[in-house]
Amino acid sequence: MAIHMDQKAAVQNRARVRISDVSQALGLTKSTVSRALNDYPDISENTRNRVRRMADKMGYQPLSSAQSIRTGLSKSLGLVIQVADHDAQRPFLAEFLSGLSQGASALGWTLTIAAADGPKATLEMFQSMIRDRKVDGFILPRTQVDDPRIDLLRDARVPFVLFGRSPDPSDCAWHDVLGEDAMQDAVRHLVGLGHRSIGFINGGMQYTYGPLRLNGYLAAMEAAGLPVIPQHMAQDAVTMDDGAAAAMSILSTQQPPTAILCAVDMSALGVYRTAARLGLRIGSDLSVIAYDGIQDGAHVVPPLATYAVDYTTAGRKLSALLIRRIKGEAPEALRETVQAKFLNRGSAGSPAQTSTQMAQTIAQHL
Amino acid sequence: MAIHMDQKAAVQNRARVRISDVSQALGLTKSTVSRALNDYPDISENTRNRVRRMADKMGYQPLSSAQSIRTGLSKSLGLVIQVADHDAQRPFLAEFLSGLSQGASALGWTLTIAAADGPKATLEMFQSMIRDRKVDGFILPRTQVDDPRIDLLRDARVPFVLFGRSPDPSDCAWHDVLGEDAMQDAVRHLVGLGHRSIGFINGGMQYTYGPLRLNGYLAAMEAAGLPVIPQHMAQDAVTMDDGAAAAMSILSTQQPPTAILCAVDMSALGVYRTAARLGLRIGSDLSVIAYDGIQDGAHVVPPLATYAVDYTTAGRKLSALLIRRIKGEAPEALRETVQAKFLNRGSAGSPAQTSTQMAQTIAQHL
DNA sequence: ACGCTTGCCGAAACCGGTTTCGGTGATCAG
DNA sequence: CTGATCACCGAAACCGGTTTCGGCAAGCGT
Repeated sequence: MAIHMDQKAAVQNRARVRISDVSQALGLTKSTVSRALNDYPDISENTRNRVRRMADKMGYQPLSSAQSIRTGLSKSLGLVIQVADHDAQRPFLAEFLSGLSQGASALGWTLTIAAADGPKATLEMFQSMIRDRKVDGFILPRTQVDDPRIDLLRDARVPFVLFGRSPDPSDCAWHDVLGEDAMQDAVRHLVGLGHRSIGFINGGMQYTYGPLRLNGYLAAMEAAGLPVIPQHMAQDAVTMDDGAAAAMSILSTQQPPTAILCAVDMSALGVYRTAARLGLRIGSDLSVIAYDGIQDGAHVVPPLATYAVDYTTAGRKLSALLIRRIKGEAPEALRETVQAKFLNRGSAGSPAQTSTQMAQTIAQHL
Repeated sequence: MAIHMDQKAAVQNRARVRISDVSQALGLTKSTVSRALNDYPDISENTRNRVRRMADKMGYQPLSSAQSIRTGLSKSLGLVIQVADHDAQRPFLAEFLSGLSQGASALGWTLTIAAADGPKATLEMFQSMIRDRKVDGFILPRTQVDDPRIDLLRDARVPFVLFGRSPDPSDCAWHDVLGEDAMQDAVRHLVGLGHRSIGFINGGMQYTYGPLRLNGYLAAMEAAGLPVIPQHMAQDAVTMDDGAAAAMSILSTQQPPTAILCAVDMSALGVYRTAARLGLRIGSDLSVIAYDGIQDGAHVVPPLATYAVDYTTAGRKLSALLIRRIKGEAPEALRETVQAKFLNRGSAGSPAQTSTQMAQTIAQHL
């Protein structure tokens, strides 16, 4: 134990420079140094600069736990991931985390993550992290239309930022990708290729992206003068199995669509499976465009045309926004949206068969 | 700003109970309470129990940042993920994180994660996290044969725990899955199915699991009296593309093997692709067994037989081990290994063709 | 009966910062 | 020349814990 302490001390001495070291080196008191570094108005311009220079010359970095005890801020961002959601978020979790971490550490903050195995556990996790002052704010991925996390954080008055948008935007800052624009663009693209019948497999309707992407699809269909056929639509498909089932249902109608638009890449991969089973060649017999840009999409045959989201920069932006939010900026000033990037790949082509021909092919394989 | 502070205060008052609250309620001083809770020997059994009961009756939880400043411990575990490695670790990152988080928060600790975009950045990240006392120890995933992270942490005298084992075990605690046993078992299984020629696609040889799994394969081949054919082996295949290329090389030999054992699931998925291109049906013409147990393996056709690793419990164990290590237990006492679980699925069957017949089939498709 | 441990707890210093309060010297109006 | 104001900084309290030090009372041997 004694040895252990000595080792610790050795490491500390080698590395850390305290605020008192800086103040002594300048012949000032530590209170002056502290106020200088925190931009208090009663410190002269001159002194402030001297302190700044000396501080980073000596490599001074305030110990966040020491600051925390007085200020109540831990300089740490929180992320709670729901284990049950893994199927849907697994493909881009790594990029997202990486972006969040980059954005945080670039400004000297850290990222604290926790897992919870359901909505209730998630809320309890929020409570305890707030109570124990583990973090100063939260990133909320997968925003829901009616999101209990938002309610909780709102009346606990804890800063947060959404990856997604919210129907009730009060107190909400966010960074989001305009999925509805992508859906519109996809429909236009398919129409340009000659498709006149386009199905739509949506993702989870409890998430805010669900209704948005649906609206994008509907708007574009109307703008193109194409009829919206309920039998050609499905929703809540977020896994491969979901997508396969939805495709089966859509393609076994009397007049199957020549193209299917998917709100989520994973479900599109399910469409591939069903297409193979029904004897349809993706990209000619049946065109597919999806959304997300997961890695697997580049490896299937033919490669999946998709609207790619840059989850790394999304994470980076979210961290930056949250930090500004914590520092007191108004949420209204902290809302930004970006466009997904279309990756035009082999799964979207001109229709090779008429709908009637397709129906025959499909019937043979059932 | 004033409003902001008031809000903060309100939240704090509602929630937190300080050590002084506990001591007052008992008519003791806070120093006595502190020592009672930390098992100091100079506190009577009686008092200790009274304090304990009152503390958790009042829901007292010490503020870790306040403890940290005196003790130097932050009650936080660190994980640095390398962005470049994502391809290989993406499939189970979510489970792993979830396990780590569970193990940590079960004991009142938190998990701090950071991303780095290369080995050098990783080491720098370690340095800064140590210097700023962000964490008390690290979890090291993907242990390498010659791992610079171990060297750094070893002589910084910072506790760490490996997901994997190390050739130089001094100071090393670990939790690992016995991949070499899985490889042996797989070979035996294939032999039992009638295979006499079994190829092997290994993963990264710079990781400790690489040589281990290779040895497992070699040992089982020797035990079965089967010749080891260099042309039937490949290594450093961790992605689907790697696996596809390796399979192409192995299957285009004059006497291709009737089964291929893969050290990594992802590469096995690549084998599927190559098999399709060469006109081979997986599970009959060519059998495949792999290792990891990723989700995708259950969805391909036929489902991939694999040795599944439970990354969630691995994470949970690692957190628990690391905490014990931080508390001073000897590393030698903190080493545990478990077996992977065989999922016997359709990709492993009896050989339907002889090697010579296969070679003809393959030649036709080239 | 007297000192001497021993067990147990309170008082106070401490960790590394932040924040409040008060005091000094210079400046300026009268 | 004097008194008030202002810019600027030092002194000290504070945050919520931990750790050291010292003292008191009970128990012990002689």
